[in-house]
Amino acid sequence: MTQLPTREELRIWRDFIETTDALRAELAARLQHDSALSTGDYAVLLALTEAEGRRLRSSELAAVIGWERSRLSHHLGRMDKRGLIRRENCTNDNRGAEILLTEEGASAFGRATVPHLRAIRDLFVDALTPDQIAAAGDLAEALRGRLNR
Amino acid sequence: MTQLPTREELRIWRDFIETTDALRAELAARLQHDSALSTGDYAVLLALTEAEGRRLRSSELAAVIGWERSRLSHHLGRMDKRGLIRRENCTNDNRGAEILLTEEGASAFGRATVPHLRAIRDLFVDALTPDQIAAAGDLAEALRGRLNR
DNA sequence: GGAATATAATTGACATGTCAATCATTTCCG
DNA sequence: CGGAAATGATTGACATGTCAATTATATTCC
Repeated sequence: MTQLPTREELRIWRDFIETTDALRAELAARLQHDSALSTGDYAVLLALTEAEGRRLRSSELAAVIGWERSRLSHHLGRMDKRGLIRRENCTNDNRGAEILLTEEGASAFGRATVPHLRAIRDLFVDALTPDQIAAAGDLAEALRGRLNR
Repeated sequence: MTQLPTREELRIWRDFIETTDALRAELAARLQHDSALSTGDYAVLLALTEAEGRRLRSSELAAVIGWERSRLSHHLGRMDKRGLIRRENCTNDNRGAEILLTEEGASAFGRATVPHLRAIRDLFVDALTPDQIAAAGDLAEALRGRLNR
């Protein structure tokens, strides 16, 4: 039978989850401020930038960034309206859509990437000792292992 | 001048942030499944349960759980509609509102709490060694320090 | 061939989050 | 006192997220 967490374990849990949340929020705010992109926009643009021919089937894009398809569909609608991506019919499967990076999307991503990496360096890498960074990797692996159990 | 993160640092960063995100999502899903409550609902109900007289001024509630007031206001509207809390006018400051826990809210929280703590134990505490739990506390402190710089 | 099924993607309804604007009351101070 | 500023809270507009239903095409298999 499973025990409940102790007071101290609960304190660490709350500290941990709230801090990672605040970290994510601060990074998103900086990205928005520096580049007018959300972290979702960034993930989509990164995947397309790295894709063969700067284009991907919608479902492959969803798999690459780990999103549900309906979420992606809604998000692509918004990015399309802003001119960051475009949708084309897939030639060999008429059900499918191909998502391609526009010039505008590519240049927005280009402007975003260095400031974003700097922010990661500033808020994560430089905040930790090399041991702590290794510990973060360990933690992620252990937690991920439990989640995928 | 700030260097960019190395490939390895970036790999750990992505692992770390994605895993904590997945952890949060899984915990929210279990809470929803076990208790029909969101983590937001839970935070509000916890704060009210622990408050003197099971009631709090709206702004104090916001401070306790660390939310913006407009976010809280919207959320309380939804919780009010579901009968989990009630709003009353504050007697000594007519601008203010007092939020109070209903019987229904209290019992919903009562049903939620043990399963939720068990989920934290299962997904966090039991996934880690004691050393790793301590390391998680360290990490949170270091990252928090940088965020509050 | 053609009905049943699977797959790709979008859509609609709604929950949640942020930001800026608004409204009412209280407090400050000349 | 009484107008200006501060405070408490809500609201509206919109971005984002989930889930279930829908649409359209492709595949399977008798």
